[in-house]
Amino acid sequence: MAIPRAAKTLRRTRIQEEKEELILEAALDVFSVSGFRGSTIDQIAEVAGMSKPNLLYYFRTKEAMHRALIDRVLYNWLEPLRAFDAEGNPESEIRSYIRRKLEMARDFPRESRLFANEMLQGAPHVLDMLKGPLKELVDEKAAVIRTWTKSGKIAPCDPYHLIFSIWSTTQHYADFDVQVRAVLGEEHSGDGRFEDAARFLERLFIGGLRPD
Amino acid sequence: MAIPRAAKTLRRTRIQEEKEELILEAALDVFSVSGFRGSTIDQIAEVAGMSKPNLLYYFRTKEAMHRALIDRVLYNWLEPLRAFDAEGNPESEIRSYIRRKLEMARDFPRESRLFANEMLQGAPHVLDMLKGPLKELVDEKAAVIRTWTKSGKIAPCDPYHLIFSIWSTTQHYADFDVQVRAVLGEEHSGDGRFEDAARFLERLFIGGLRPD
DNA sequence: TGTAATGTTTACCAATCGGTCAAATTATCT
DNA sequence: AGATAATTTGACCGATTGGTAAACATTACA
Repeated sequence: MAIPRAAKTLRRTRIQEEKEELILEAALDVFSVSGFRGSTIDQIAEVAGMSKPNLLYYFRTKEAMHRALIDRVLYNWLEPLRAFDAEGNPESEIRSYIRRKLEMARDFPRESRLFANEMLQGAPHVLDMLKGPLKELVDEKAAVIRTWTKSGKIAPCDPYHLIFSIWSTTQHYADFDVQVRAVLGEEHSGDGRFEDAARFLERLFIGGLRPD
Repeated sequence: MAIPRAAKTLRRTRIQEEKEELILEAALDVFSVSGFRGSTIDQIAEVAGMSKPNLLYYFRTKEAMHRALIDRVLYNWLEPLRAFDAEGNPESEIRSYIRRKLEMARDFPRESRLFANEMLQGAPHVLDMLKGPLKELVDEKAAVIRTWTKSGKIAPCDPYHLIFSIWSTTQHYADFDVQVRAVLGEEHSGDGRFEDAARFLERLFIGGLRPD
């Protein structure tokens, strides 16, 4: 007889680790495309190559799967912003933040789309995190940027909208990938487009923030 | 007895005009939040204040409703890019394009989210339009921008990524509205944020594209 | 006003949804 | 090996899904 679910998390088996990993991987595939409401447990089960009741043995509900997935992905997602350093010089900090965010869009497009889907739906599962930890982190970095504008190291500008614009331009290449590919055509939509994007964005932001 | 659906579009009744309008309005509400898969006919029927079979009298399937909605919204959505004028001077053209796109994000956020949802899902319903008409329009405008860079009127840069970055930064305020509000907090998330965004983005792009 | 076309609703359908259960299978440990 | 715990599955449940059929109600027009 299976042990009660509450106890399951106390001591985790090898199989548990492996299967939960497998499930969350499949869940990321599905949720990132169709969003929470548009995804079905059967879809995820098929991608994971296991039966639906077996999925539900590891995660009791669709909600629980989604929550576990978001929890797992969130920390890494904010890492680039956390790395944003007050001590460094503005130009190289902004440049490397753009780089890192663009690399995330290239290497983790599903994670980006997972959040984008969540945002479009009004962030029903992460609203508290947005208003709490995220806001605090952004406030902190915005304060750093403000010292740069005050001291004339970069042009005077609203630090929040600066952060938003870096988020949006970089994540665009993950979230709107299909549009980018369609517009650029087969020949320019390969991996080289990330280098082109990096070149453009660095020039845009560095040039746009140069003090007069 | 109802006339065959194919003939329905030949002569349209007053009631047909009104109800189809009502339905598409409700469909925009629902599809823009939950995407195609995540939305149900019942939801749309409830928002529209009519019964499900009545909806299906005007649009035979969920697909047909979605297609009609996208067709209706698409033309207006591309209007700002179409207005992008080769004869004008670069700075004011770019400035007013940003303004217009930002106004669209403010005044038609549901339309923006409708497309964003479509993109996240791999554009299953508009892929041909992206590869055809959209690509042609963007190619045309990119050629205009390239004449500006060649003649030194703006800094040398990839015109496609310039367009992408204007799209992404402006649409961000519609698609990620909930995140923007959460991070800015109650006090700064009012209508004034669009003015702040406009100021920031104009400075960013005009400054970033100024020839050395 | 009569009547034919148009519009609306109730009742319903098969398929799919999220989720349960008990039985069967497999892994673990002594 | 045998016992026990952990894992997996097929059968199933009630609710919801997209969609239909036909009766009913309303509108437009001669």
